[in-house]
This record gives sequence, C-alpha cells and structure tokens, in this order.
Amino acid sequence: MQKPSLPKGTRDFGPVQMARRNFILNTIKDTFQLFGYQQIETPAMENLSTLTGKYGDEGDQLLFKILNSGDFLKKVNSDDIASGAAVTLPKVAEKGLRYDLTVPFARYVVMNRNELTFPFKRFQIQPVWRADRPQKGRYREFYQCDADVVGTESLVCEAEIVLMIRDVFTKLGLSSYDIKVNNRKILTGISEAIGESGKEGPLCVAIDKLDKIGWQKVKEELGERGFASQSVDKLEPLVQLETDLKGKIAFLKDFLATSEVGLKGVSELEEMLDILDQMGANLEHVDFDIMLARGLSYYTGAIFEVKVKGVSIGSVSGGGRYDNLTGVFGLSGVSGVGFSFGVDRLYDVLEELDLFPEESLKGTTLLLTHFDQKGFRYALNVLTQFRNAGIKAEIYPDVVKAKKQFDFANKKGIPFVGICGDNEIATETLALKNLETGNQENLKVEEVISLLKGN
RNA sequence: GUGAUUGUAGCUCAGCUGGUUAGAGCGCUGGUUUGUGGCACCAGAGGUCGCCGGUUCGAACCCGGUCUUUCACCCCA
Repeated sequence: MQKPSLPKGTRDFGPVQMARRNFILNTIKDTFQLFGYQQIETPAMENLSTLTGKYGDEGDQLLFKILNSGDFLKKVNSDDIASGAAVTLPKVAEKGLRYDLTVPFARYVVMNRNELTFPFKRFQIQPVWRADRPQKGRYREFYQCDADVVGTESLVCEAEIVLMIRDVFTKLGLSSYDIKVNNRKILTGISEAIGESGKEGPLCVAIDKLDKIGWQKVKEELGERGFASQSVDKLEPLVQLETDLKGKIAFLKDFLATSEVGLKGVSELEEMLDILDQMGANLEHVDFDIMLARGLSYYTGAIFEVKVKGVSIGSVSGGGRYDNLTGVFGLSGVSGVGFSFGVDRLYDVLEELDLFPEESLKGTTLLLTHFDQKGFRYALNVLTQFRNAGIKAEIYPDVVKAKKQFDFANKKGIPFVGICGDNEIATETLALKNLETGNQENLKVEEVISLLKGN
C-alpha cells in the first residue's frame, strides 16, 4: 500500500491551525457585518462559460476544469484531438472550479436582479482554486473573504473599504502596513498623456513591477510591449516624483490636464479622501501610489492593495471598482466595488510576526479523571452538571491509569483536572487540580462550577 | 506554462570517493511510581532512504523519468 498524499498546493488544517484561522475569519466576518454586509455562498463549481474570459488569457489557463461525468469522450472525434486542447476542452469539460468570488457574485447578481435590493452589499468567505505553481504564500486552494457593493457609484463604498481594512488589521494586531490606493482612470489618463492611449493594460502590467524590478527594467519591458521611447520618457517625472499626497494630486492635475478621464480619476480619489475626512477618519496607512496598477482587467475606478511591512509575503488584500462586470452576463449599468482578504496569507503573516493570541487556542477547561469503574460513573454524572453550567468539560473515556489521563490533559492544554476517587464520591466533591500551578483542593461540585465559570 | 531546487523514522536532520545489519536528537510506547501530569533514569517500538526504471559484483549515494517541496519568471490572495 502506498502512502497517502495531498494534491499539489493543498493543505490539511489541524486543530491548532483551525483555531487560528477562525480567529482571522471571525474578525473579518464581524467587521463585514458591522458595515452592513450580508453573507452569501455560491457553489464551488460554475459552468465553464461563466468563468472563462473573465481573467484574461493567463487566468483561463489557471482555471481548474472538471471532466464531464460518464463517458466524457462521447462528443470528441479524432479531428478534435488533432486540432488540440483548445478545441477538445469544451467537449470534455463543461464545469470548472471558481477562480475568485467576484465573478460568481456578478453571476449571482444577474440571476437574482429582481429579488435583490440595491445597492446590494454582500460578503462571501469561501475557498477558490487556481492551477498555479505553488510558492510561499501561494496555494492552489485558498480562501478569499470578499466584500462587494453593487448598484451604486458612491465613493462612500471606497472610503468604507479603507475603514474596514483598518478595522480588521487593528483587531488582528497588525500595525505596520500600507493600504495602497490608486485609480484606473488615472492610469488611463497617464497612457493618454504620454501619447499611448488605449494601452493602459500593458502599461499597468509593466508599471506594477516598479518596486520589484526598478525603473530601468520597466522601461525595457515597456519598450518590448511596443511603447515609443519618447512616450516612456514622459513617464519619468512621474516615476521620480517624491512628494506627499497633496503634492501628487497637484502634480497629476497638471500632468493629466489634457485627459478628461485622468482628471476624473483624480477627482474620484479626492472625493474618497474627502468622505473619509467627513467620517472623522484620518488617513493613517493610506498611501496614494500612482504606480499601483493590479493586473485584473475588469477594474475601472479605484484600486486597492494592502501590504504588510517587514514580511516575506506579498499582498494580503486587494480590490477595486468595476463598472461593468455584470454586463458580460447581460445586465449592464451596474457598478460595483469590492475587495478581498487572503486568509491564508494573513495566517502566514501573523505567524511570521508571532501575533496569534493565546486565547485563540483555548479548548476544554476541565478534564474529569477517575481510577476505577466507580469513579468513572460518578464522573459521568458530574460531567453533565458542568456542561449544563456552560463549562467546556470532558471525561477521559477509558478506565486507565492516572498518568495517562494527566498526560492527555497536558497535551491537550486543558488547564484543570477534576479527580473523582472514592473520597470524592463519599463527600460529593472533586479534587480540583490546576495543572499550571500544581495546586489541588477538594471542593463541592457547585464550588468548582462557580470557580471555573470565569474561564 | 519556462528555469532551477528539495525528498532518509511521527518531526528536525546526519549518513565520507558507491561497500556488511542506514544513525542521532526530539516525539512515541512501556517501566521505575496500581490516588496525581511536567523532571530524571531505564528499556523498547518505529525506515520498501518519495516512486518507477537503468548503470554496477554491489545504489540512500551515479543516470533517466515521474511525483512532491521550495525559489525565480509569468501572474496573483
């Protein structure tokens, strides 16, 4: 028999990991609800036609396809196979695993447009799958925590995204991070201003790597992507720009003077900042990064990305506004904005920074131990009393020697042991031992209950 | 998808230029202690050296393939 194993890029989560994941998940969930978002779930698999073409060619390649059930070859003939995978694929696979939560959400909105009350604010916490090569902080199955609003163009949503990110990070104990903000319209404006209008796509992809590979390499890449060198030179002052928020905005108003879209982008950004101000919020952690691009092709307005400083993990959260995502499913004129937390990456970050609180691991409070059948039966009765009082309690289920039962409590991190022996049975008490201090005293069951209630 | 890299006990890792029976620490099981855990001491179990094939008198070690890990590119949470 061969050893069992997991598919590449997937993981099991044991009790300790789940306790920690739930700490993150619950924090995010609480925040989403605090801001008025409602939870939904969608199926793990979607029709392939729902998924393909939404993430670019690159994304299509990373989709997991599900082989049709039964005789999956029945529609395929030898010509199809000779024509290659692109022709054969749609005939053998009609479904795929979701790649993100935004596209299934767009599908959901279109299908339920008559039932939903707009603006519709929903959150969704589910795994997604990408056939990527795994790396640190990069898995083939991972969870996303999305919050999106559709049916309004109000920039209040953008402002609230900033607030939610800060809320979650504060609760998680993260204090050193940047919420990078930009606007696709600004990037579009830049491509117009440098005389390469319509090329913001490739511009974004190249520019996004600026802090990673440096300006020289970005220049080369832009050249390879067909940008004229005088256009690339016009970018230089932007790249070299070192000033504060106000300075950047002033500079852009001048730089983008000829671009209507570009100016719109700047004013959207200003309005978002103004709304934050009105809400009494400061701009802590907010970093207007003109060079922030993000690859996803459907963004049209604000874009966000969050990076924790001083860790080896990439971005832990990202998002943006998309004007017409539902358009591809036949419902146009619905603007949406949303963002996503990557739980798995947040987990890695918190672990790297050693920020998981002890309490997130707390399980059973009390283990009842016994020496013989008589004590075991007494413990069964006492156990129920503890559980009825809301105290997390368990009994060692076999009659074995005391050492084994104490070892069990130790390893499971159970802080108290209630010993049930002949003396205790006779006096209707428990010998309550605190495993941390080693102190032990005989107490009535009710006394133990009131003592442990606080735990 | 491209180019590297990793794999030996449950875990972390030794294992010389290919040479008898593959080791250590931790963990695990049992005992010293049949009403008391952590500490100590003693004993023990546990490995098709990722998998398949090849070279060789002989392979954990060399070669090929494959899977897995990690990393860079691409892209991204």
